[in-house]
Amino acid sequence: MKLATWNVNSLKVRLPHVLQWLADNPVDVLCLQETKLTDDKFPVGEIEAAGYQVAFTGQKTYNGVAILSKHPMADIVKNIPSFEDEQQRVIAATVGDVRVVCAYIPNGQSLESEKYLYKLKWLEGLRDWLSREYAAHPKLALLGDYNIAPEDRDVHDPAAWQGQVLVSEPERAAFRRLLDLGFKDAFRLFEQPEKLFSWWDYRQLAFRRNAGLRIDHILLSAPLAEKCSACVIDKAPRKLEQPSDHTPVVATIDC
DNA sequence: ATGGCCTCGGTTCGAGGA
Repeated sequence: MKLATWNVNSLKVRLPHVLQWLADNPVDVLCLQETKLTDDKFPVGEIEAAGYQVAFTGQKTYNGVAILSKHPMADIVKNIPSFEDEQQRVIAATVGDVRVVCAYIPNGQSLESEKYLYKLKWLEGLRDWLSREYAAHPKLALLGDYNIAPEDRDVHDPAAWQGQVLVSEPERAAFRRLLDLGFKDAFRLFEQPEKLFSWWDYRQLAFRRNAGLRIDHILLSAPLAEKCSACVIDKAPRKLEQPSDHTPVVATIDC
């Protein structure tokens, strides 16, 4: 089973990339973030024609998440049940015996911003909910744009980024508290090339300079991590014309 | 040098992203 995540930064603009990527990479499940589409505008027909079922929840202009699956999805949940939030940032579904949670964690903007406090509160709400999900679903996967680079090796220039949003210690502590539930960072289960990232700024030729961050992650519960045989970042879509600023992450699980 | 680019909504600029 292959599980993938990709922040597409507007599904309206990126649908051709998504369909081409799925044709080239027929994963079982693809989690999308920043669809930026209200539900009435979601391209259900095109995605079903590509052989995928889809669950989604969106809003105008910002946020929006979706799960694309080759297999039937059950028990679809939108948003964090125990956390009041108008922003559409979470969708979950059960595929086979795997519980898949797709999340677009808030950016935070800056440490001085109210959005940063919202981010930290949001992460607490996510963890509280996931602690219950973990108990109910031993095979649990959390995929998405975390907007957190967990360690300095996930940052192209740790000195320049020190203390900034996306790398600050409270954010990293929140990430570790997710791991404390029993999750493993699928990417770090394996030897990986150095300086491999999942996001590069559109500005300053950042992609060409590989000035990126690893902020898109796949966390696997212990039973899934035991069966995980690979986790790769696919930089190919970032090289296309009019790309998303993020690129897909894919985990292979032998089940 | 504290910007740069991309997307959206709704107009030709501001907000937000990361």
